[in-house]
Amino acid sequence: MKTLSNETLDQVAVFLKSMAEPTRLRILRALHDEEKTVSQIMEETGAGQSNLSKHLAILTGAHVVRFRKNGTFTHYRIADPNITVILDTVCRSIADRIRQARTTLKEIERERR
Amino acid sequence: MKTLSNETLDQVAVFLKSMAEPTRLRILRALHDEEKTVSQIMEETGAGQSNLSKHLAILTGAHVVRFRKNGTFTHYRIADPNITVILDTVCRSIADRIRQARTTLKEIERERR
DNA sequence: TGCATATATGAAGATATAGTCATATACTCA
DNA sequence: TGAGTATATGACTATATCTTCATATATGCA
Repeated sequence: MKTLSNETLDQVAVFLKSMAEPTRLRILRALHDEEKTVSQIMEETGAGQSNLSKHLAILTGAHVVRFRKNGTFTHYRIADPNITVILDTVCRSIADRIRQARTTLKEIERERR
Repeated sequence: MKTLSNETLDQVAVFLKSMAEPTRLRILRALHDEEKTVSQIMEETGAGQSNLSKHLAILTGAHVVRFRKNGTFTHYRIADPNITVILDTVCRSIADRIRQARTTLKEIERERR
């Protein structure tokens, strides 16, 4: 990262921003291992149809997901395995943090007794 | 990621959002391998003092950086190696993408001649 | 060809956020 | 103790963004 230009960091910001929203993260969770249609993603995320469409446009623009059309259906999928690796790395890190925070809290509570 | 709750994804969003801004990425680039004072970070990033202070507060709140005080100086550093791993992974991915896009463009231009 | 379904887009409103300016706070030192 | 320096914070403005509602577009099928 130290060698990256400001322009490249701007692209990194766009990329990260595309995933830095709870609704879009739910979309990516739904798409984690397989492609799905807009309707399926709606069901799994609970997002409204037009809201979902806008978020999918953002993720597509950032090359996080891509799509193919089949009749009236549009099938979305994670754009490439790199994205999945990044998502898994970040999510594991945060999940570990939360778990560790809970453990610490329990230990503090135990010490009080 | 598939097993994560909505609450955890909300935390992931906060974490990603904290880094999804060009100014904060410049801060993280400055801090990549070593701790630095606010003044040093100002010099390296070009950010205004109060703007920098606010961004450092966001990064601290998201546990991306942490600090120690030494007299009037506040020394900031990346909070833990996990953060560096994530940053490097994401930056490498985007840099590769940009490099690949440039290569493709050159090949297209060669074919036109 | 018209209806039904799936999806994309424009407009509007509410909320979030980045940067600047001014000021407050903390610390050091002569 | 006051001046100087480093840093944090409040207030304000402009811009970005999320969600909803209404509507447009694309496709398939009877």
